[in-house]
Amino acid sequence: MDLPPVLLSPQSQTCTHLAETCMERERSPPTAELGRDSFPSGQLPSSSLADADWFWDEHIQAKRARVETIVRGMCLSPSPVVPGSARARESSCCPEKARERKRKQSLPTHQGPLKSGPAWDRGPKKRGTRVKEQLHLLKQQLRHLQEHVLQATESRAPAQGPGDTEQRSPPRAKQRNSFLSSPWTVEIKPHQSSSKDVYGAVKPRTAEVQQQAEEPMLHPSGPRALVETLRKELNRAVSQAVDSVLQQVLLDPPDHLTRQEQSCQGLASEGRSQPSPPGRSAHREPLALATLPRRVQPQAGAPLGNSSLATPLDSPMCPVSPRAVPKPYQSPLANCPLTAVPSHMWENQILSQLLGRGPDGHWSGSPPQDVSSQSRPSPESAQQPWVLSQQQPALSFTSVHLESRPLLPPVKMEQEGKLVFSDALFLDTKHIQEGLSPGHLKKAKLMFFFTRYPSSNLLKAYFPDVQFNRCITSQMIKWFSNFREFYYIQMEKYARQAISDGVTNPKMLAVLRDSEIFRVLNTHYNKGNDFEVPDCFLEIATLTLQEFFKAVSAGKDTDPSWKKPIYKIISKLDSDIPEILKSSNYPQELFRS
DNA sequence: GCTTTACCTG
DNA sequence: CAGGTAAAGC
Repeated sequence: MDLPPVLLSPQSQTCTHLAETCMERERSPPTAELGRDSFPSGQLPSSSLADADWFWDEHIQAKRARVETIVRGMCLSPSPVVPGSARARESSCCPEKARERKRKQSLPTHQGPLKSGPAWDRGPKKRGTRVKEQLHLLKQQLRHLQEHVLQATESRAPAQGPGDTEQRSPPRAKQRNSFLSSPWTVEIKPHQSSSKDVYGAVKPRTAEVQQQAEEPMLHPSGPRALVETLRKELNRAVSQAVDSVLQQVLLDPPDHLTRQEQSCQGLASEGRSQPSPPGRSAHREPLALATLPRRVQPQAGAPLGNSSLATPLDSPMCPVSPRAVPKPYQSPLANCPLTAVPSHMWENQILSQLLGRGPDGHWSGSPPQDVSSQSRPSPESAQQPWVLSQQQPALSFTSVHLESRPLLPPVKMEQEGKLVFSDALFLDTKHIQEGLSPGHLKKAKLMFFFTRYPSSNLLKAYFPDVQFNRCITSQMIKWFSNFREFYYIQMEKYARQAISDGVTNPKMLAVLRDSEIFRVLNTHYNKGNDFEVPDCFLEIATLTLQEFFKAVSAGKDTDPSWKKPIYKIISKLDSDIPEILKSSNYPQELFRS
């Protein structure tokens, strides 16, 4: 029930397959493999050299050898890898010629519109991935409710007869606190669940639920019956709420997410927040994002109708940066000029949510041990112990939109002092650095989860403590270029691996948190696991992987610039970066923790 | 011409 | 990851 069977989870196939592939490739002479990929001479760049073909093949070999070297490094590591032996051998003999035939691919430079491209008020995204855990939490809440009801009823039973329904209120209200402003908490209330179910229209179970809700009334026979009634009612209510959550999350993620993000994202929008053209919406995103595998599967008993599954998903992605695609949803606060809000104030707001509201549901609400124990059964978190601490707060619906935010240092978490943190922000922003520190590099890597093609303006905005000059800007842009290089190499590698593994449908490919490719990417960009990789990055990576898969499958990799269309696609999918990353003291915070 | 990018190399 | 180069876009 955890992973859709259709999803390729490379880890399950991992190195055994990889090794096979590698072995085969090692055994087979490169030239044999080049048979398929080698360029028709007609496509070769014109050259007066008689040995042009030879040079070309050498070049292709060199490139292939490089990829293969990396592949081998993956599957054979940590054993010593033949470090580009072929490449070094081949390219050393004719570097000039080889290079001459390369630079055919140039990525779309998104300047101009991209430069102005404010891409803020979209924020971290939480989507269906943790619905399971939310479900667990709901059930847990239900259990508490039931316990409260049971206790209250039994204690009052001798004195009070059936029908004392008011006793439900206190425990329920108490429990609801942990959900805080969750829009779904309303539906926890049994009496509203059937009449106020805003999502009822799409829920096939509504009628059935209403019918069942009347049953208990026919058997009023004592406290036990009342308890049973309450229990059933609560069960149904929670089920309904869960249904609604699932429906909403799976069918219309951006909408409800946006609603949730409005509380803080709009505040932090600086100059980049430009109102998006109202006409555009996520639905118009030209990419076939709906083909992304659904990573959240309904539970066995969850009444998520097949009809909804068949319905094409709305874009499940993070809102794409407006610099490329206008945001589908406009936060009402997005137009608030940031200048009117001191930075420490909105930082404080965010932190208030991080330190107070989100975790509160966990720390001061229901017993912590219960919550944490609820999160453990999730195979996802079980496979990623480091994520656990971040997922606990995320169990609350309220903190859903904080999912992509970095884990705050435990020190700060324990303090619960929002002012302390914001004061620290103020102090650290005064330290303008001339050069780039390892912390900046680390931060840049984390930013890569959200933006693959940051403009220099964006970088300047997110590194307020850096004194930018031409050199620094170039260096930072170079970083991202290197990040992309690694990223695309991995994508190509795993796409080819999937092909060699016999995968035929690109939809079978997905980058999941338990995937080997995820591990590789996470290791590269998030070595210390200081950050929870945002879902939107996984979706981008999945899409990239699929695009590479499709291109290679179609044999487009014989085209010298076959990657260019992929780059173009990916370049349009930059997300907004959580404001917390803009904090100049973010890297320092990471290191302190 | 300057900037940004992909690609290669070490 | 940085240096270098060629190419492409503004």
